[in-house]
Amino acid sequence: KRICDLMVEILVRGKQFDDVWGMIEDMERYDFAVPADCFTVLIRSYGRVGMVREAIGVLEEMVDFGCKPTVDCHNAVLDVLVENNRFEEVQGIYKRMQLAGPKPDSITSNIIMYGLGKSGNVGEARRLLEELNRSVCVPDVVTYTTLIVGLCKAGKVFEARDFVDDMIKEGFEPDVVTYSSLINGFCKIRKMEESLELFAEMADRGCVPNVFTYSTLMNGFCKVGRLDDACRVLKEMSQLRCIPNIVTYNTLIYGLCNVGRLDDARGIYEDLVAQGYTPSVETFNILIDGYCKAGWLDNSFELFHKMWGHGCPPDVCTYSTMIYGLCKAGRIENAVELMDRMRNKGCLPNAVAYNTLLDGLCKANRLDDARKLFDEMWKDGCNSDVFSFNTYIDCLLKLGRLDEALPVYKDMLANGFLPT
RNA sequence: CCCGUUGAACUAUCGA
Repeated sequence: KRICDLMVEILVRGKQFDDVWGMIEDMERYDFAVPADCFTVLIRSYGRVGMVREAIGVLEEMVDFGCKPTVDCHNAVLDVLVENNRFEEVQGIYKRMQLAGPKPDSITSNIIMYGLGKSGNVGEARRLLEELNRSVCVPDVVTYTTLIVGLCKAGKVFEARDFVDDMIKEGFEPDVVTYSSLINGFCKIRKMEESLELFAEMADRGCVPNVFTYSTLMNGFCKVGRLDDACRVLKEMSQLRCIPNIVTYNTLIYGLCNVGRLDDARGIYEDLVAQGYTPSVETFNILIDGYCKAGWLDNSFELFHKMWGHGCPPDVCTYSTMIYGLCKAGRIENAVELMDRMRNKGCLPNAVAYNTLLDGLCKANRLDDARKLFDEMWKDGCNSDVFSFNTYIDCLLKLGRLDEALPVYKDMLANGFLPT
């Protein structure tokens, strides 16, 4: 037990994987049984720093130390794989567990369920639930909630809602996470009345909303421009002694930006800083985006430069936002420069960043540059999505290059993207 | 206090 605590300490604070392996070797040398928990911790730590191969490798290596890989270790590996979207490998390990052990437990099932939802495979997710109901490995509230989240992400929110009734029938009480997830699902499709109904229903069932629930509702109202309702939610939560956190405030800042009240939004930010509150990178991104959309580029840059001082260096969203603002203002050259600068800072552009610049180039009729960028997007693999094709094809058509657009369209279909 | 094998909230891109 104590050994494990020590390892956690070393891994969480210093990420000194070699030291931990050294400890394990020492223990082996002195004939100490290494607790399997230690390896679980090790797997999770590898996962946290993105060392997926090493995380998987622990399963094999622990055998060399006379440790049987437990179901917990397997679960940890599965979770790391799901977090990294390595779904094929997840299925592989899961199948192997079913056949050769260790026997999957309910946590295994929940991780598999999470993976199915994350990959948009909701049909399989539903099937998994049925399968679990028929087996010894019963689902629990987490299984249901995870399925509900998956369905919501796939846009099947009403179907997700029905599962709440199902789970109650099966004797599982939905908890605050279940309700918050479903409320979020309805908020995302702008069905605020349904969200509020659920909010009332959870209260009826004695389920107490938390800061997630309230922030979710606020965000829903902000998205549809109902800032006053969002503020009412904020007031209610405060009266009920539910303390707003940075996400709550970010949501409020977003809501103010969304109705054009940029100065009030900035005021909230200034208040937070004045009170010693730490803004998050999202705080900056929201405000910078507000300024960009309003064409106040100077304000955007001013905040952009302040980010480092607040311990929030710009991330790929920040750069995309700034690129968008620069393109919108016709400063294409600066946008291209910023893309280079982000790379130099070690921030790799993702599909959105590329698309933003691509769209800027297209709208500026710079077909040659757009073509170059479009080809470049493919170099690193999955940096292209259906929006890239939309943008590029639209550009070609506007410039009368139907001949060039058609092969691109075929390419899009060949890559499994459906026209929107 | 943080950490702990599984679930929920905030930010960026095209088009309609």
